[in-house]
Amino acid sequence: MKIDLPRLQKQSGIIGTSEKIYEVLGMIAQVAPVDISVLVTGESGCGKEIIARSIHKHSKRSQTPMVIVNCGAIPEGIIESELFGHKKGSFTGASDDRKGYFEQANKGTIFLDEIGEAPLETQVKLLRVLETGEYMRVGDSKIRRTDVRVIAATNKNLSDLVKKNQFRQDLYYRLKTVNIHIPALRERVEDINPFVERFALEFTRSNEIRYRGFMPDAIRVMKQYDWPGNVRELKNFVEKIMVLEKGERITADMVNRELTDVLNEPLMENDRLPIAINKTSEQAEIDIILRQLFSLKQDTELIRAILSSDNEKSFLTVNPILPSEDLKIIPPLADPNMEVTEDGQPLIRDDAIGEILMKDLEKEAIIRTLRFFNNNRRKTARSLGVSERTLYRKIEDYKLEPKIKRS
Amino acid sequence: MKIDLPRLQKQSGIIGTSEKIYEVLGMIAQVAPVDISVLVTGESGCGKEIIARSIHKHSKRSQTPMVIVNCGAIPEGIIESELFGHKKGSFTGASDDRKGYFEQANKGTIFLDEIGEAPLETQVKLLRVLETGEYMRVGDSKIRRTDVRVIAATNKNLSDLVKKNQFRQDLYYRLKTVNIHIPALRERVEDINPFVERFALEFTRSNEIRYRGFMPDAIRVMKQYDWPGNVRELKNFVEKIMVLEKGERITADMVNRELTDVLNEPLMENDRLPIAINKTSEQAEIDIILRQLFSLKQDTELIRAILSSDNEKSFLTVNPILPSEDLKIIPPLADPNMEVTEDGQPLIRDDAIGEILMKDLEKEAIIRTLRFFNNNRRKTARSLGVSERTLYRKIEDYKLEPKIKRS
DNA sequence: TTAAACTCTGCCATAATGGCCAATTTACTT
DNA sequence: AAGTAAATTGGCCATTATGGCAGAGTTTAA
Repeated sequence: MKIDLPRLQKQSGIIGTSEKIYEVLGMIAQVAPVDISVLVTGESGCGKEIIARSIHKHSKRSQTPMVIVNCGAIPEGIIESELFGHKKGSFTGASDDRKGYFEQANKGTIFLDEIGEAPLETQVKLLRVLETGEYMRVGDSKIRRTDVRVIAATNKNLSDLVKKNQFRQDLYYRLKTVNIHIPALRERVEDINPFVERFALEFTRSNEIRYRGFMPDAIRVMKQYDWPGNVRELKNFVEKIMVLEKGERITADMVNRELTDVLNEPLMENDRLPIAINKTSEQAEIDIILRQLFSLKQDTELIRAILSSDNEKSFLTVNPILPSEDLKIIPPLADPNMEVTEDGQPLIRDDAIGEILMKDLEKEAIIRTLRFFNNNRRKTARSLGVSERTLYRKIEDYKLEPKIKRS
Repeated sequence: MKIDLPRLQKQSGIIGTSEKIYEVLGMIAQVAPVDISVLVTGESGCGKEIIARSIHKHSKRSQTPMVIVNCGAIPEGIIESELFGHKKGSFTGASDDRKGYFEQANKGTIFLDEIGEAPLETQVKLLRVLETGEYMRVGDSKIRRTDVRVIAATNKNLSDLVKKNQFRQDLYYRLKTVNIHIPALRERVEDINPFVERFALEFTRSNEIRYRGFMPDAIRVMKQYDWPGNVRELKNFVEKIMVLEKGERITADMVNRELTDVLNEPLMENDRLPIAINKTSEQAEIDIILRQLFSLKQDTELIRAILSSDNEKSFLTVNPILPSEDLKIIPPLADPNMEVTEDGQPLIRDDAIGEILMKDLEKEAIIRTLRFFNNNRRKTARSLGVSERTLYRKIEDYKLEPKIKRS
């Protein structure tokens, strides 16, 4: 299978014209079709996930799920349960065990981001599933198999971690069978031009901001900056400067001013750390615990309400377990109808706006939701909020049947 | 029972023609049919598990379970629970205690990989079960019995550990009643040929990779390499070089280049060092809490399911323990047949599928297309393929006016 | 300044939706 | 293998939504 690099670049959303990024694209083209583990390295903010998605997309597994796991965000105590699932306890009547991510990704791809954060005990198990596809759910001794392609990523130097006994050498060798290293932005400054154009254009499309371009000397200044946060930092910077300079043409002075502000801010140590919160790992875990306790309390109170009353089904007044400012509760939004466009994450691709008919959206939503539900018409109708009867009609009217592959 | 060595080799998947590997095969043939403990030693990546499986397969217990336990992967706090089971606590409704691996392996074989990692307290209990078959579940005083053959493995020098008081001498002597030592790959370089052929062939079978063989001088270079990761490392190397060299005939230059990359990373002794798993008591407590939380979560889900099947009430929300942004499951890609845009990209964000109403899509499409056209209703209607009249109505019906900022 | 484009809403004929139902098939459990 | 729940499918009818049209008024751009 021969992959056309410009097409791959376009489909992946990987921006850049530098030699280094072309090397990365070449590597992707080479390894994507082959079932082999890939280790993606590069500084924070370089786009490791984009690379992983691109590999999956051009792999033989592109029609199967991809599961993305951030190992650095999962507390040690439950990471193995999450990855491998666990055996249901001895609760009477328990009919289902819990599937882990490796099971959910069967036949597909699993992306293990921040793999350097995985606990050592977990690394042993990862090695095994990598080599043989075998794993066991926590608390179970039955050997299960999964057929998963593993792409791992880290912004750390794993061989350093190996030296410090923080990462297993055997797993390291296994993961780095193929290594794709993403160059830092400062190593490919010529890519700043297309990035800036892209970010600016996207920003204007979704906001009331005019874009009149950057002066060439402004771009030059930006090319001399270090960009420790890489592409992510550049994106934030472009958006910020567009807002602050109110749609004017961006000059070198403006850029200097804003970058000076950046440089005058003390670089926080945690900018370089994989944990992007100002809390210890334990504190973060405690937060999770409290949040979940709160959620459980809600559930149990609702269950009690069901059991104790027949007709009053309004939601109960919830008493927080702990009044704590560290416990972030997202309050219900005032108008659920506005939720979709208010949470900051659009549903529709930016560059589709102004190009597509409502009909097209509708068709795609139907097809893909049907696939999502394994062609279950009832579930699809419910999910989309249309009547089942209508769904049947639309499938017929739009002649969608051939596009919905039966599972 | 006389065992035919070539047959045993074929059935076991043990590769090699060297004298040393024939010795290992001979040992297996000798001890497999006898109910006696075996200690398998050898460097990491040598294939200790394959040996253990082979022993089980040719033993009298081959028709009974084999339980594989990696002692290095189980946290100290729960290893005894895992191995010996525990008496179920005060959980209401729990009808069964928890079986450990020794109980599950009754009448069969238990493979204790990385036995050198077992805590000293656990070693005492292992010794007892090895000698008498007796054990007790954690929290219970009832003596139970199991009839299990134990095969243990380690990549460590256990006698060194004994000297350092990190391994019990009595257990050591018990385990090494019979010792099968697997030679490192560098001690049997003549086996590299069949390994390479085998790995290459397997790899071509499952991937679109041509295999044109290795040049003899390439094999010679490989035979001079140390292979600290042993067979496992060789396998990875073969696969990698086949991918990177694109199905060409592999030359010594190619091999040198790839091995140079490996050699430039300092060889570490960490395979030989104890893996430090130091947890604070607080961390252990958090682990326990998280596990119990997990269990509670499952219980409430079950209760909810029971109630739902009775009452069709689905207003409970089940929150994953982890923030959802740490786990992404990407549905399979959209059908390439659906060429909505010129590059075949779906219009709707993947993770929106199955989550949103058609209404939501509609609303967002209207809002964002209106913005795109600077609030021009006529152009928006035309673009979306709906009548202008309808657009006005939808803006009113959905109360979208405040969301459409006038320019 | 002026013509074209756009905004906005009432009205009416037609199209689409949702609810309901029943026969049939499929999926799941024991 | 049997039983049962869930899902599929499409007819029918009342209700709701859409599109076309028109006209009065406003805004835009040349």
